[in-house]
Amino acid sequence: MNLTPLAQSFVLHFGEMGSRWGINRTVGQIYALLFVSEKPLNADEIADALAFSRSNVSMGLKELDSWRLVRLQHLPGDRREYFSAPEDVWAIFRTLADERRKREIDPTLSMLRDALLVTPTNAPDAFAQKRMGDMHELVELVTDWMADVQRLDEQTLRQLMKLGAKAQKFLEFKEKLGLGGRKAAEPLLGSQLPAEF
Amino acid sequence: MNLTPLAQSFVLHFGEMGSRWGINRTVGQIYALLFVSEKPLNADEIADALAFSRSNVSMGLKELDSWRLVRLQHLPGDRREYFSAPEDVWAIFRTLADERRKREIDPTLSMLRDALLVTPTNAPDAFAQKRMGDMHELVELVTDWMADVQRLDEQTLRQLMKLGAKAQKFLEFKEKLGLGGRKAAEPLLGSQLPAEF
DNA sequence: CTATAATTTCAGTAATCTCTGAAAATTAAG
DNA sequence: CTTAATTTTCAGAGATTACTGAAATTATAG
Repeated sequence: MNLTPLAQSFVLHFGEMGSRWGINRTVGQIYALLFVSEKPLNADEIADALAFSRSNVSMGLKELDSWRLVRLQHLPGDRREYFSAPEDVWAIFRTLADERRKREIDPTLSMLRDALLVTPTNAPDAFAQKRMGDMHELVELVTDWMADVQRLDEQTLRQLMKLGAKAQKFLEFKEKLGLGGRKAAEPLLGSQLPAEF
Repeated sequence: MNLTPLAQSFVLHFGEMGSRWGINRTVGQIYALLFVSEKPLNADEIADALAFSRSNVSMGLKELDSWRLVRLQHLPGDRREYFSAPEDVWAIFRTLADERRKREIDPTLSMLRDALLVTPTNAPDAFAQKRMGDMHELVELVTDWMADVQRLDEQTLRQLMKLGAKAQKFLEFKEKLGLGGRKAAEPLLGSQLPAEF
């Protein structure tokens, strides 16, 4: 492997992490390499840097392309294809979340919805269906929320995240008072809004 | 496989999903089976239902235990161990997020921090380090935020998620006005707060 | 303590996934 | 159109991971 120690530790780490997720080691390493490269790389350069066969790199790039994680471009006077990772890490985050939703969450929700349409004919199935209903509700709620959050631009997303903890503490507080059931507390809450509002 | 069609489709789906993530098919199926079972199951019952060897089930349960996704209990007058999946799906979600953070995010942040301490000796490393810095910032921000969010109880979490879209639109609006730089707009915003506040 | 039930470990086999090199296909230059 | 450069495909070798059955370990009832 033809890399500086700094790049190498990064590349190797992502190779390992990749295999912990469904992604294979090769693909993780190729992506990591492109991520830390200032200039786009062609397949031979990648194969050389990571000591993979040319064909392996080709397959890895195809996989990364299907995840929309790499950009293909041509350099003037060179007919080879050059690849790079988009620079905006927030955009990358969004892309990843979108693809995972499409590949994993959506099929799961679809399976659960189908299961919920069936009329259970026995007690175990009735119970199982209730559980699937719980899971469906949770997954859908979290997914929709994430989709909302993701739609934001970097600036807004940063704000929301920094605000997160405050808004949460606020809701906790509100809930405690809410348990007493007295509407009179509401105006008080208004005055305790975080400065951001 | 000794299951109703309803349970079977659920179990098989989670087996497939499991292998897309790092989790193996067996483990995914065992978890799915426990999730839809009303009563706790012992290892033999699981092995029978899923047509796995007893030893495979033992290893799968050990893995699930290390993820804190199953509860072990004993039934009176029976010395076998019985396993169940916690019923609270929100708690499960929290457990999963915690474990993933511990196993995947924390080591990544640690690797990135180490890389950022090095003084780069050449231009490519300097660039690579900048990229790692970007990634570190993003991962840390998202992770901390998720940790905050996760700490909430179900009720509050639901509220926050439903509120999500509103708070976001609000921030977008604020940002647009904020670009003009006029402080006078602030009170106006206060009056437009969602009813939840 | 002994006997038996239950669980875990582990070495070996089976299955799956990864990776390569050769060949085919594609692309573009001449 | 022909040729050379580049990329992709794919069958099979190699490596890894999953799974089993037998043996070892642990736990508990008597």
